[in-house]
Amino acid sequence: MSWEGQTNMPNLTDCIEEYIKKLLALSTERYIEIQRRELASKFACVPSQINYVLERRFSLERGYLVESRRGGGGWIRIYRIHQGHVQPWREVINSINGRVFEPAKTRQLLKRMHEEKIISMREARLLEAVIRDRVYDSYGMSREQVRKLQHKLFSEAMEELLKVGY
Amino acid sequence: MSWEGQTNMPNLTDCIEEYIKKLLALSTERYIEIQRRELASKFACVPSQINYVLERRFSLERGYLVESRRGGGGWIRIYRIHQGHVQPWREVINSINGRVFEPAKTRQLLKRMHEEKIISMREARLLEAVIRDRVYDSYGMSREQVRKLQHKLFSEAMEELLKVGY
DNA sequence: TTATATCTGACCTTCTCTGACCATAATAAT
DNA sequence: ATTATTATGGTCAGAGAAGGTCAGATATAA
Repeated sequence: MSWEGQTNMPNLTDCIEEYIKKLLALSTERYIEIQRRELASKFACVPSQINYVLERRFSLERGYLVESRRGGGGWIRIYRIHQGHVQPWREVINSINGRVFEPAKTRQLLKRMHEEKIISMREARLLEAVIRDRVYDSYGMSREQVRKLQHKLFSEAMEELLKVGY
Repeated sequence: MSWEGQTNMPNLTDCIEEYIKKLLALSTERYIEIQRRELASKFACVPSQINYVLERRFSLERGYLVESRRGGGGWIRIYRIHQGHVQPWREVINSINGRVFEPAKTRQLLKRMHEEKIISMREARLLEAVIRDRVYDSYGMSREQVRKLQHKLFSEAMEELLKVGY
């Protein structure tokens, strides 16, 4: 499988990501196995670049699981998590609110969910509007109450999406 | 100078705007992709000039949507947005103004908007969740305040959809 | 003149990529 | 068996390569 000569290949990370995703698509297994050193040499980069790609593009949040073993004959396995595509997101959403709801972090989350095609751009913008601080002015709520209500509305609305699926 | 009286001397912003619009016209995609640095150097200006043009001439209000990514191999994507037959609905929604917000009637409206393909089913459900009475319990708001806030949230969220178009 | 629009430059944030150094497993040597 | 060597993969700090923001200077319009 060649990657050289492709046009519109902006950077190494994108190339490697695409390559791995092709492998996964072609594989009949639930996972693929690579060798870090080998892959790095295929793309003419330092081995740690592979770790970077795995961290950025094949994280749990993005629906992948990575296992590895060091030493002679070591390997890296990359699983695609098919089942329950949305369940991990439920967990991320729950974990994001420690004690108090944080709109800024939630906006980041929405961005990522859109990148991952879990929600559409319109849905992301809609949810952003729902957690916009300005909207909650002048209803006699304390800061704390606003955060709680934002969280409640966000959770209820998001659950609606996760429940239905695409 | 003689040319001053002839016609408005186009400024940098106009030139860049025109250039981008040509690219969009020639593109077969729904969007075009540029590099800020590269475009700036083509027009011999500072990169932030590009941001200025995008902000002024390619805003949502004008029917464009801009996405970007930083870092090595970064890019800026400019989408042309189609706002179809959305204005009448905006007016319907505004006409809710003045009176007391009525969740039941609004649910009807959502249903119709979905039938008319103005919004998706997921979006309708999302908005339904936002105006669900139960959600607003126990935040120390009066009935009247809840209605006002529901209305506010609904309008803001819906406007987000109408603004973007499909 | 005053208000608005344009343009620049300094500084910031995010994403990518490398290289030095660390940890672990298999294998060879003792 | 124990130890040394070799072959993997992991981590982290820092350089580099984009794009973003904002205050202020300059130009244009009212």
